[in-house]
Amino acid sequence: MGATKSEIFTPAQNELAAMLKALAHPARIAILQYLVKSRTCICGDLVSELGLAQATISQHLKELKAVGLLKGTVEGTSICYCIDEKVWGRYKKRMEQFFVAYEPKGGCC
Amino acid sequence: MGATKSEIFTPAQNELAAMLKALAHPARIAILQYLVKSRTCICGDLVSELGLAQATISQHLKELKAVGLLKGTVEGTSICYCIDEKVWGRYKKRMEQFFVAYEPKGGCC
DNA sequence: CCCATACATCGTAATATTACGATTGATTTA
DNA sequence: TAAATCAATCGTAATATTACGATGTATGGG
Repeated sequence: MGATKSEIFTPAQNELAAMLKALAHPARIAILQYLVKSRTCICGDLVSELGLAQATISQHLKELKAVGLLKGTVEGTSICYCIDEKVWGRYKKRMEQFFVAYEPKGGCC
Repeated sequence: MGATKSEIFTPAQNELAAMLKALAHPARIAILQYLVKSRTCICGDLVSELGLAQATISQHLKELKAVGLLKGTVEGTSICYCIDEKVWGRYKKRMEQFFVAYEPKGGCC
């Protein structure tokens, strides 16, 4: 056992869970927030900004790129990362849809 | 190694990541969506609804209760679960805050 | 009191994630 | 071309998650 049984869930449920998983780490939150805050591409100051090893950060960046949230373009000797607007918007919408589905009605429990 | 280095992140980042982690599994998404859809408390039809063992579902419910999203009250021989409106609202707000922080500006990369 | 039902918890196996040092690959500069 | 720089990848250790059978615990009915 040990592996998530994706087969028994709907594609939408699996996809949403995967989206959330991609964000569910403080380092990845920090990376995204840094990108949001700096309002521009980041070309390699992430390692000094966060307190993690270069290999670890590269791994987190890879995950964020894998789900499409980040784009990386080569910029001379370093690499320029930035948020993919479209994907970010899709994430935002999906989360909203999920949370908005429940309307509190007070009482019951 | 292997453990997340929470010390190096802000409490807000750790908290947000923990929230996302609690939701980052299709079974927990399915449980919440079922509760949302049924518009009432659920008293034990979850095991037949999802295709997971009773112990596994109980474990997922425990996680959702741990972060406060679910309340469980004893209802005779079974247990009645429902969403905690307040906590749900907090989650919703936090997610919105996170996603709204980024405003696309087109170009750059 | 005894049994059935409904959950929770324990123990454990399989798998996934996180982190880092070491190495590799690409590109710029001397 | 050689050295330097930056990031990706590899290999691996530590830890966390997922899933389930077995067992424990409480409640209601007989």
